[in-house]
Amino acid sequence: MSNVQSTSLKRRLGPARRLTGPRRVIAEVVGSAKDHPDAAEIHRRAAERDPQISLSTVYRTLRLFAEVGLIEQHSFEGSRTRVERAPTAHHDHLIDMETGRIIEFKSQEIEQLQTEIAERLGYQLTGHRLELYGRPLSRPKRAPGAKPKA
Amino acid sequence: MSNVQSTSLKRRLGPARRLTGPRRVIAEVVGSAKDHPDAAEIHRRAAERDPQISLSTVYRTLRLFAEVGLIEQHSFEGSRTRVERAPTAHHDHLIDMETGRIIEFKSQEIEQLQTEIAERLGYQLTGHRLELYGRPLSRPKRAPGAKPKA
DNA sequence: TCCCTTGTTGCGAATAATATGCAATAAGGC
DNA sequence: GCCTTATTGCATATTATTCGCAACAAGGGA
Repeated sequence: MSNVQSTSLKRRLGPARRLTGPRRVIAEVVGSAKDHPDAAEIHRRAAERDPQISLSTVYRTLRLFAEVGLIEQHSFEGSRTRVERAPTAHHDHLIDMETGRIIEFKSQEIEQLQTEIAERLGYQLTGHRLELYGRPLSRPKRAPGAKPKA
Repeated sequence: MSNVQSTSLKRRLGPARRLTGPRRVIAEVVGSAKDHPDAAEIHRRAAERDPQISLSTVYRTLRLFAEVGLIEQHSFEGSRTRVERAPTAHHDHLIDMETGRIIEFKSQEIEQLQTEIAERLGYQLTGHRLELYGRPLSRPKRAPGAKPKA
């Protein structure tokens, strides 16, 4: 049952906002996505469950979800705005230029340097965007079970 | 004289491309811009010199200039795609959220970390985007009378 | 449970930014 | 100067996202 999810979703929305069918569906779609879908893709997936959900509603709902902190929206170079469910811990992205796959990473050092740079320039850092674009090294796949060299 | 500039522009364009009036004008506009104008602004400035240059031509020309490495195009959050003439040395940007001003900076440490992270994830870094968003710490109020040099 | 208020939806049309088809024009090699 | 053909200007198309509005439905109250 999605009772627990609906409950927290409702809490997120607050008293002035209603927990509607479309919102429930869209929340499930973004909540269960393993990738970073765009609005059109979310609409497609939502339509599988309820074909009459409109694209406008998807856009409106995504904006709402972003406002209440349920998701984050990113616009990477060359592609439409993509969505991911609100990360528990901040991270940045590396985009695989060959497959379009998005890999998450974090670097405390870079975060620290960003803050320092901003301060040195006389600014308080309020946000940032860091994206790496790359293509896979022609390193062969790891044998199953083999641990990566950290 | 803009002979020297026209010459290098012509070289940049190569033999198959023509050095036309509009291109000359747009090249001068972006070449002399101290800020990071968007297409519409470039069109405005170009129109001061030649009012019949069309916006389409501005877009086409900017794309061309980017292809031949004459300029770089950036799309910062919340604003249209902006242009800067090709930097001699790579740098990233800090966007002043209060004024919209763009400040350039560079950090060899961050660049280094980016490469390391990409490699650790199995990628060769082919590009990146780093933008800092912030607001001024304390008004670096200039003493009255002390004007910045134009 | 039914009602009533009002937030929400679906639809189509509206924007905003950028791209494109095409006939007219103009570089620039000869 | 001429001729080929890249380039332009104009209007129109695209793409991604938003908005207006009448119909609808969530959910607190009687």
